[in-house]
Amino acid sequence: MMNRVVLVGRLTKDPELRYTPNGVPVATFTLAVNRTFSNQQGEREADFINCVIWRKPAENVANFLKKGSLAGVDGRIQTRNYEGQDGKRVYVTEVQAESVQFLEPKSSGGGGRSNDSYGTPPGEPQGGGNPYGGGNQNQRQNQNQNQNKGFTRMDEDPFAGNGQIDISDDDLPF
Amino acid sequence: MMNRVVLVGRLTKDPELRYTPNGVPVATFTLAVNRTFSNQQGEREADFINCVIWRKPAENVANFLKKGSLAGVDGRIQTRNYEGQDGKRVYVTEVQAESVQFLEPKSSGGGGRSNDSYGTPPGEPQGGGNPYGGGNQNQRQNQNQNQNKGFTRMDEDPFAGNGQIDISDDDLPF
Amino acid sequence: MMNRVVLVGRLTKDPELRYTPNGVPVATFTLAVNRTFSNQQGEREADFINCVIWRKPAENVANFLKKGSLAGVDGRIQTRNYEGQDGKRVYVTEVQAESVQFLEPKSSGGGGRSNDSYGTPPGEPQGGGNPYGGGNQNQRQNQNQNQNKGFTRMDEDPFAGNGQIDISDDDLPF
Amino acid sequence: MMNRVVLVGRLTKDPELRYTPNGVPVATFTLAVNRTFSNQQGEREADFINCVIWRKPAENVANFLKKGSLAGVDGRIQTRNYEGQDGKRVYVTEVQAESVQFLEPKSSGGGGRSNDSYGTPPGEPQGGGNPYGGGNQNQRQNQNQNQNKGFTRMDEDPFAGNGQIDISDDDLPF
DNA sequence: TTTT
DNA sequence: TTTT
Repeated sequence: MMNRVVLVGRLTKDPELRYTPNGVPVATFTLAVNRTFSNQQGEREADFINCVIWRKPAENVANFLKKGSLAGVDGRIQTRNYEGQDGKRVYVTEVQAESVQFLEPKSSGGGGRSNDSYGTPPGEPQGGGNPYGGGNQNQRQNQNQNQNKGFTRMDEDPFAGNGQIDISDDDLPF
Repeated sequence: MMNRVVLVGRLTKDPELRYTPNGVPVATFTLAVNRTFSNQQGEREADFINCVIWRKPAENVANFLKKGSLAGVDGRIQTRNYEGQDGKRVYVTEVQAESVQFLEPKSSGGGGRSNDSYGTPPGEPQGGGNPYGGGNQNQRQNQNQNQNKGFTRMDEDPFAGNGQIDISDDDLPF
Repeated sequence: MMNRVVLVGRLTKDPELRYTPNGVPVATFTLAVNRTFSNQQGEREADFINCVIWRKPAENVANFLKKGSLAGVDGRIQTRNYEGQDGKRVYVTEVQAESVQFLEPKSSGGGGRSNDSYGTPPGEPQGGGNPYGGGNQNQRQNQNQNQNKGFTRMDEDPFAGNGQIDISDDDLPF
Repeated sequence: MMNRVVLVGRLTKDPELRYTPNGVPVATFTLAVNRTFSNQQGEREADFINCVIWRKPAENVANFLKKGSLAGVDGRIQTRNYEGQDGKRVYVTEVQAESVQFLEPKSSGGGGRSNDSYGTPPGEPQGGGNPYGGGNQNQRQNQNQNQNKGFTRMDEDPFAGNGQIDISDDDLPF
């Protein structure tokens, strides 16, 4: 069993940083990867690939990447599913990043000098979890949590508007 | 822009072989890739990754792989979306295989001796397309098409039960 | 900066297991990966790729793989160089495996049930080092070390007959 | 059998462009890929990985990349060996690039607008060959060839100073 | 025999 | 200096 993904593309918007109730950082972002070929209409399309990264590197991603940034991702494909608002099962495929590489030339005026960001330790499972929770969780607690951490909680799922609302303990990558 | 995926896993069921109205073969299958780490309940989960392959290798896949077969995939992540039956946009992420490797020891009694299957020529776009069509196509024509080709048309989307029904000209990988 | 390699192939001979003076296990093996295309003479050649794995997974490799075994490797390319016996610099390119996957169907009579082998933890550098040492080290000490560990020390470099003899403290992957 | 490499790094010098006697372009370059971890001395080392690309993309590489350029490579590891000047067999491991991605921000004043470079078509073997020839070929013919093509022939192997001098018909990637 |  |  092998599962390896390498991507280079640009962020479609600023990364979202959240924290699990236990305070573990998790960042999500979508990478637009332009295809290397054109479709029948002669247009060069792109793939929009949802990515997740945990822990310290999640904070680095939030600090150093923004909409339009060129970034590389080394990780694994993970799938999960949850029950949508309409009771239908929703299937999600996303990339769990083990490392994120900042490929943007360091902004001349900026402070950033770290140049890449490593994810969950291998050996230790770097695995998955749902950074948005099952859609049915009590969000009160996290809301506080989030406020304590000084970042704004999202009410929209950054990925695909699928109505998921929160992250939970089960999202811990182990 | 880079986009590369390598997977090794087992087919969750027999591959589905279809043909576009123009007679281009396309096979779809789902690979179960066991994770290398356990979750908090100590269970080793799997990821279920939808894969698509076009042309001659699609027929090889249909001929040589079946439910449970161990296979390797080298390809790209592609995303697409379509309007679901309920009018909601459905987002799909799947792997466009450029090659599929048969890792099962050759069945002693079998005929197969080819050992791997190459996808769309690089250089030529190996690109995407929706092997199930946009969900709104007229399926009469393909049904005939399919009968001509001597294989049974599916009425269920093999991937995620998303109500898509058919493949169309637009699915051609170029 | 990104560096990712995924291989599936067969061991050209039994893996070599050694230990650093500090007792860290390191296994080396060569993977024969058949090419998917034929040369101008119509022959299908192979690439012979030297691989290194450290620590516990090194012992798993030594226990579960042998000449001819089908295995998958996920890792990084590393390069190093040393002074050959003739005073010329020798350049070496090899794959540092982070995980090795055993793809051989479990031998019916055998004992093996573990099915893959994980390398150095990411986050922690899984990095390089020379599993054979610089060619100039005192080998007395290691010989004892090795005897303590109950395996036979090699006097030949399994890779490229390059006259390197031993592994040293500097080989520790961190 | 699978063999996939993805690299992002910087060119250690300008790429070398040559032509086979049949006029097929081949470019070689070395990518410095900084490691993501530090060694025991606390230094962050790099791997220096030799890459080869054929045909039209070889010319793109020669036109758009230079020493220090950030580039991505998607390809395969290939190995070959030849008899060195001292009669000893020399083993070479290099990456046959199928595509090279130019990750440098487009130089404001420059002409380049193509943004990546695709190698030999898959399906067709994109395979190997020795971009420097076997070391024993008659170089007269190529010299003319090269002059016809309007580029300067190298007398030094850019990779490893291994005394190889020329490229031949056998290098054609099919 | 190395890149920023 | 190679595997099935």
